[in-house]
Amino acid sequence: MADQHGLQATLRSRGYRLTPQRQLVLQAVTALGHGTPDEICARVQQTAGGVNISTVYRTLELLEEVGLVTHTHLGHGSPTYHAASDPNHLHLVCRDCGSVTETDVDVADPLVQRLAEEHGFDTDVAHFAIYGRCRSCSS
Amino acid sequence: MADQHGLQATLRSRGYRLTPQRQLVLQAVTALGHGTPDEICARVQQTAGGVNISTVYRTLELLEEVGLVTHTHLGHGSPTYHAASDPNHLHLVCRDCGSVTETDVDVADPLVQRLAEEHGFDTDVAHFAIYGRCRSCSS
DNA sequence: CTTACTGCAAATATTTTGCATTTGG
DNA sequence: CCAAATGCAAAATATTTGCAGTAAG
Repeated sequence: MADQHGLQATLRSRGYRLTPQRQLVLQAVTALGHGTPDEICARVQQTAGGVNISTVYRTLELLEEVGLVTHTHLGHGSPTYHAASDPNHLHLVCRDCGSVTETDVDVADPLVQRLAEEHGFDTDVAHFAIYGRCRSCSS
Repeated sequence: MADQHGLQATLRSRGYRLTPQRQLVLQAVTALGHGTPDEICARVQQTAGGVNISTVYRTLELLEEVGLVTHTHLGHGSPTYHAASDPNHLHLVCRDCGSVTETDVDVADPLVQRLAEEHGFDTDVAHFAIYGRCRSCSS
């Protein structure tokens, strides 16, 4: 968990300020595990006075820039944000039931390696979900 | 290329009708190789009278349902549509320069196989782009 | 104090929907 | 002729932006 002092140091070193809103958004992302901007905004409203949705967008962008959160596209609309402290994982999204399963990223190692060799491409494997049909929907 | 007769047969067998708009949209997708709904709409406008954007959305959905087009998420906003007759390929999207490189899908075979074994997950590998940093941006 | 940050409301952008009219078969 | 499809305009979403007031350091 990013303690308050670490957050402040990270922000200040780049000329940003520590604000209650930024603490709340980061706490919400961490607590949720993952969430869309809207879900994160709702979560903050439950546990605190609330933060404006514009500020949530701006804050997530900033927290991502300083490396404290990342985002993934699961397919439908909004991106999903994760705390960077979370272990990295892949998302398997089922085209039929919409379920999301998590997997360790290392299942993609062969792919990552081949893209590096053949294309000099440095893959961020978790940025996009993997799409298909899950076990229960296949049978 | 899906000739007019094949298109009509495909549509009619499901109770749909062959309309000029549907022909134009499919032609545009094929000619472009790939495009967002907006780009496809613009393309039709160049080569023909034009098709309403609502109709483009409805038509792409329908063409996908009958298996003539597919869509892929490259990251930013709108999905990208491809003719199903195109050889299946992966998209490598660079986080820095935004360039999109195409690769053969078989580079993902080991991943696909492992997901099948470990999760019973049947992967549609081309539905999402692969994100990272391309050769020129790494150096 | 100085300037970064926030809230709010308006502007964009994207996709969907209701409905009257047109048209394929 | 009749159900399906289209165009248009309005609605629903999602995200961004300008700006005046607030607050971090």
